[in-house]
Amino acid sequence: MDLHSTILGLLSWKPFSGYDLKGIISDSNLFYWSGNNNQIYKVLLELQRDGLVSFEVQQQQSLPAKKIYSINDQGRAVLRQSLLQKPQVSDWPKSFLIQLAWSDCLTDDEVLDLLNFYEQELISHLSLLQGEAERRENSPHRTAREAYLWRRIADNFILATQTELQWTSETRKAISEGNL
Amino acid sequence: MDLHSTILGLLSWKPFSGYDLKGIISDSNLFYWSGNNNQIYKVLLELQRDGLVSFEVQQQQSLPAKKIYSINDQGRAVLRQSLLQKPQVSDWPKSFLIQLAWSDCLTDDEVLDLLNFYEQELISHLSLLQGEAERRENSPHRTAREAYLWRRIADNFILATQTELQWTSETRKAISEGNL
DNA sequence: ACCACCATGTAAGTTGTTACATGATTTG
DNA sequence: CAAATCATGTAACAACTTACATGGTGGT
Repeated sequence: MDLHSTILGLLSWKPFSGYDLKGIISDSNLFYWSGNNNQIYKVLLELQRDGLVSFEVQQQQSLPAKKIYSINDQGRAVLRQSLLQKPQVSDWPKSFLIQLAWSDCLTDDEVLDLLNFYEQELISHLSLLQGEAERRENSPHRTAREAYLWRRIADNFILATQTELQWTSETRKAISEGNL
Repeated sequence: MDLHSTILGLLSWKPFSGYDLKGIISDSNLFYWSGNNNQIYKVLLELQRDGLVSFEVQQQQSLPAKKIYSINDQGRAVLRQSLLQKPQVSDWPKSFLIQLAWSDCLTDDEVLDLLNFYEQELISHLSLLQGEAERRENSPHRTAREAYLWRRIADNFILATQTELQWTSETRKAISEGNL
């Protein structure tokens, strides 16, 4: 699942402009790309060149014109293929763990400060995720199954963060109490 | 925590050749880079140019010579700074969730196949992680704290995978039973 | 004979990031 | 009057990947 498929997926939900996509991608936890202009506009041009999407220019009074991109049948077919790829487990960068791995360079207090800070970050991240999950404005609900899966996706982030939080607080307690 | 810091960290454990580092990095879950030659040898040259590491050539009979890299005090100082960076929560890419997000393009059976496959992948990944955690050869244990933290790091991967597995099997059950 | 391992490195390409450029409009 | 928002795009750079090049050794 790369940015091409991500954008095709979003367009399979509804038509968007490049600017819309940029906002959605950079705001969401799920679509993790930075949402920088360069890539999104480039990918849209490529998708159009490959005949998977098309756009209509929508003029606006007192605002710049938009290019509203829509997916076509060929785009939907390509998307379908990428959705059917064998899913693989992705163990990805947990840079905090690398920090802890070389903690022999740090004092006990410095390690505890790191753990405390990370714990606080997780707590505020968690409440952010929970807030988003309750609001739930920007998710598609074309079928009951889709609505259910989008709830489950939000839950996945929350569960992962809760697990990480519990791990962190246990680790912090063990370090601070010297129970190694 | 980028590749530079990762390599400095490994060298702060013990001296390694580029080839050693390549093996360690590509084998480990923690150091997630692909461990391709190009980057590792390039980073080693940069670290040496910046005066953070040095190397000795070690001749071997019937095998090519090695460059054994060692970290110096300046390197340790730079590493320390990067270890003291404020840790940030990384919501890393879960491409499987993006696949599920656009499942409206797929049939119920196709979604179930994906969930089943992913579940099996997680199960085998989990037993791999657990096996590694039991063997535990390649971890430093200069202090009790370091040994403890390396155990906890391994636990972190296991816990995260268990959480993901439970989430997946619950989701699969709900979809297969139609409890949306 | 062929493949994998050891060991270093380079070339060519893709992908991703930050920052810039333009220019009207709205908000503080 | 500075700033953020809307909207498109480009330039320059950094990071990462795959594949190639060399060449001896050891296993099947």
